[in-house]
Amino acid sequence: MRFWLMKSEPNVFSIDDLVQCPNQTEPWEGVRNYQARNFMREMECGDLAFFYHSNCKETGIVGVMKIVKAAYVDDSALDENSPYFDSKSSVEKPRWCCVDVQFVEKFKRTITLHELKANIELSDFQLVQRGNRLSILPVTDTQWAFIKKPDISFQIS
DNA sequence: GCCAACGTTGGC
DNA sequence: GCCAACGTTGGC
Repeated sequence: MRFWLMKSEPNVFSIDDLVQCPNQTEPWEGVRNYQARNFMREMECGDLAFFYHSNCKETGIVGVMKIVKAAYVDDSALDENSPYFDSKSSVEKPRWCCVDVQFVEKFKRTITLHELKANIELSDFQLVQRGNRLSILPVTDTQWAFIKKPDISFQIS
């Protein structure tokens, strides 16, 4: 099993929105970046992912979700009325994919980007590296375990 | 809203 | 295949 981090702007789709979904499950649509897409293709059922809120007041990790369906065609790329429509994609040659994610837990508080950056243990974490814009990225076992430690809040330097 | 950093596009 | 122009991301 592998670990991931997936970003979403909470004003578009937040962890609370995921909780409201039927079965607390939702297709992770709209990824339009090849690197991020390729990571989605590597995902397997049962993989876990941090839910990250980006582009908002308190950016950071807000909870955990589970991959419950491996990569399949993202139909929103083929839907002219979708904000994620991509004219370069087609039924014959679909360019984009999505996975289904299911809510697992919401943290009592946000683990902020600031404190993730403050921990030397996470200096290799892609998220905290300069200029990183990837909306989906892998998390190592070590990084996952570290972030999930209940006392991370006391490790701010 | 600004802007640095990065990705994509398209002319050549 | 290069690279300038443009678009997007996302922290601040």
